[in-house]
Amino acid sequence: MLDRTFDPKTAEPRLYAQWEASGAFSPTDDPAATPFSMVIPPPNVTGALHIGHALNNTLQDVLIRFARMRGRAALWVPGSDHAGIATQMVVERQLAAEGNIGRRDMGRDAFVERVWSWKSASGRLIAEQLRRLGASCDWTRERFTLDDGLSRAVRQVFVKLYKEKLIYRDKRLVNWDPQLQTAISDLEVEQREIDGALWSLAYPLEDGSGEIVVATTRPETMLADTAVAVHPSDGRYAALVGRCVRLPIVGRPIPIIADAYADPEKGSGAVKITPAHDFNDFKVGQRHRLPIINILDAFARLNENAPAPFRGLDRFEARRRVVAQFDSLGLLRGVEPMRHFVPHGDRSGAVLEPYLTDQWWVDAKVLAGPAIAAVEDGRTVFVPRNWEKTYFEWMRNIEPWCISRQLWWGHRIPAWYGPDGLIFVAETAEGAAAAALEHYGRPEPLRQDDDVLDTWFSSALWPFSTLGWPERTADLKRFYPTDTLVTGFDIIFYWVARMMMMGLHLTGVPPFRRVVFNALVRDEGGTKMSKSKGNVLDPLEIVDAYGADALRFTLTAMSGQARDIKLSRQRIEGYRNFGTKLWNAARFCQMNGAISHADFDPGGAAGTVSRWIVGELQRSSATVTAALDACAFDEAAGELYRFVWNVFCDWYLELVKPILAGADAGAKAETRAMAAFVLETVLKLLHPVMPFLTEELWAKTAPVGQTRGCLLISASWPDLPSTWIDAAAAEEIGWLVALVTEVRQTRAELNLPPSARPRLDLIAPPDRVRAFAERHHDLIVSLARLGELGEVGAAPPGSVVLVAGQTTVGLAVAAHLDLAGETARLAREIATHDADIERTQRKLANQGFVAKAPAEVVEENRERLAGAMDAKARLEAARDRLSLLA
RNA sequence: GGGCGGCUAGCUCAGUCGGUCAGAGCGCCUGGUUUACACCCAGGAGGUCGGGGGUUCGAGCCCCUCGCCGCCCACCA
Repeated sequence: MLDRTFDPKTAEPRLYAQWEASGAFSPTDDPAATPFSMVIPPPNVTGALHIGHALNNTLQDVLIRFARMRGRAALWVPGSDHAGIATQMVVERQLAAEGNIGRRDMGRDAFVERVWSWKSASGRLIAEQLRRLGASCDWTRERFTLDDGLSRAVRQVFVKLYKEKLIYRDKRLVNWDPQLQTAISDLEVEQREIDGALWSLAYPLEDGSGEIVVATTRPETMLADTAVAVHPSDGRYAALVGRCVRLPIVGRPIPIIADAYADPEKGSGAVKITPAHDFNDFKVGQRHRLPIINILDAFARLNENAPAPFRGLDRFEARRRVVAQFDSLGLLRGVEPMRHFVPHGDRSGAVLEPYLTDQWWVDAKVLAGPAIAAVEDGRTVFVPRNWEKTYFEWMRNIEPWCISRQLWWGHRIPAWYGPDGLIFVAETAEGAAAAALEHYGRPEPLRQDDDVLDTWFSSALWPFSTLGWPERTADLKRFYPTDTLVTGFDIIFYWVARMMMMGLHLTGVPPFRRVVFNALVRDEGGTKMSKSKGNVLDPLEIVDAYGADALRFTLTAMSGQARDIKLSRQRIEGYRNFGTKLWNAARFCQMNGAISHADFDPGGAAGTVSRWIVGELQRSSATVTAALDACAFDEAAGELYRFVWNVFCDWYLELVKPILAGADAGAKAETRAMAAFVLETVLKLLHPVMPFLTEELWAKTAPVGQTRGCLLISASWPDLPSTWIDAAAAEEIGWLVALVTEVRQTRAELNLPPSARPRLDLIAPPDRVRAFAERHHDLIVSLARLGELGEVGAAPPGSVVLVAGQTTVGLAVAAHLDLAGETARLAREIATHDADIERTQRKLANQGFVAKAPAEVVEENRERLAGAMDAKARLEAARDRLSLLA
């Protein structure tokens, strides 16, 4: 016999091992099976599983298990991302903590080796955690963005795009992170609002005839100013255009130029131009061929281009000194505190500097075209749809993508430089050497580019590189393009857009047919979970406390939320209880010999309760199937919860108790088989969401002395015919449920003690209802806790009258009847009907409604009115009789 | 500045095509040794659907507008 509860701690590892050993995680070889494939959003190797991963991977696992059970050749490719910056930071921090020498002292090769050894030691953590969650990915196909195959793919793509001039090298301003010592892309810039100040600085005219005032939040950059700009139509300064100011401190004369970039509304209307340290100024500088003076080094200290006293100073110290100098020169025209947004590196948190360097770029504009078209024409569909707008907006305004990073951990850029600086791009050093030999006519020493590629460059190839591209592997042919990508909307630009661009450019087809965006998980207060805030719910801790199924069901049930999920322990506990409920239902079935029979035909059942439940089951399974097909995970979970608890447990199992305890052997046998069938079907339907508990029950509820033919993970998905829905049985059981509920409500209102067994009489019932009552006599008596169930022509004195649907009954409660209370109860009931009658009557009296509303809606309201008036009349009759008693 | 969400019961949220849509779970209250389950059972209270206007026979639902809250993008000399 089953224990009282499921024990996830011991069962989960055992079941997972069984699945993995069975080979169920790999797609079937059956050539007739239609492929269904997904690639995991590769977690960072540095990462530990957080609740966002848990959500994302639960949804993927639901989909892959669903597909597998439907007979698809289901493949879910797992893997992880080398996460350049993040990983390098982790290892550097570790070196520092251990008191080791730093990365630069260590040298590149030793450092990279150190990262690899860290990766092999710690990089398996997240894969283990995914297993604990129950993720059924194909571990035999696990990939890493820096493994040999993927590295080859990266190099080949780089070379191809370079040859197509879609990758190029260019010197321009980038977002420079002075702490990490690398360029980063626009996307990695985070605007943070900080307290700063706006300083007004006076620049004297060269001839001493006056001054021009400019305002800035970064006074130190004035050391690199090469112009002052005013708007061409700004009358205040028209006379000054073309003349020069002498830059204070520096002493350099710089021109006053006219450019529309200057906004007459802002500040003084004149703006300082620093081409080397401001993106907008850079463009102005290009228009006017201004010199570009870079005064910062890679650490954002002032370099040799700054006046001697400033050299070597940190930028913020330089700022203070520049301001002080202006002040002492009498040229500081004002300072006002200002809260403003300043760009920070999202990883380091350092204030970024626009910095002039040579970097590698991808011409994203060209690649974006086909990627936009694929979503426009529906070859790739976003779920929910509204993310398409965000995608289009970004893609249509896309800027060149800076792909080089001054890091050591990552794919080294396959470009080599000759002695004269000429670039040779090739997949290998030998290839580059050969090209150089051809060019120079003799061997020349080549130096490989020191930089590595942005991590997202390799991630962009993930859907096909993991399947073996550029080789034309069997997997690639069978599983590419993939079916569904499940990911967070926070990486729609970083990742989804770039996979679309690369996938289309390199393979000609979009890498997935559907992209499902899952919500963001937050804590109960709605703030993003983060370690620094200490509000992290550790998924593994939850799994330990409640089991993986409880966490999975919770996340699935809450996944419909538009943008974020607020998670609470209470909620998880509730769904753990749901699992226990099902467990105990199975326990009940087992105790009552409800065991499945292969030759049982559920559609041919004779008993009313059987015919009813099998129809409910059909409807429910169709709802769940449709919901999962549409990725409406929350709907699927909600329907399963409702059916299992509110239909199967609350009513069906209660309804069959008398049959199972009764003497009718035929009915008993049929009911046992039906209960087992419903349970078994529920296990299948619930398996994608709660795989562990259902798998355990599947094994434990096998026919006595037998084992199941296969694991539940490999069982086939229920496909029940709609002909199983029996309208007559549904009506009959619906009547019974309404009647029992009505009696229970009345008992509670009258404060009838549970021990009271009143008599219930049908009052002049129609033949059909009489037949229902006769058929379910014992059930009604037990469920409503009655003494007797009979029939009378009119309500006897001392009874209260109830109306359940079309049926009026008298409940004999004389001994407990509180006349005043009962009168009040009836009055309330009547008032409810009155309100309904009035509303419906008003509607039907409205000419417009009758004329314009669809006929069926009008008819529906007529019936509603008739029903309400009928019920009211019967309740009034009861009230009148009651007043006679008084 | 541009865009996207959200505002429905004490809390967290569903609500599809405008017509039993005023719902669920949790919490709360009342009652319960019902032989599967107290991780349970039965019952209950609680909402002017953010405000205002409009369209419609009919509006949480569509349109306009205002107000908060959150996020994304761009930018602020």
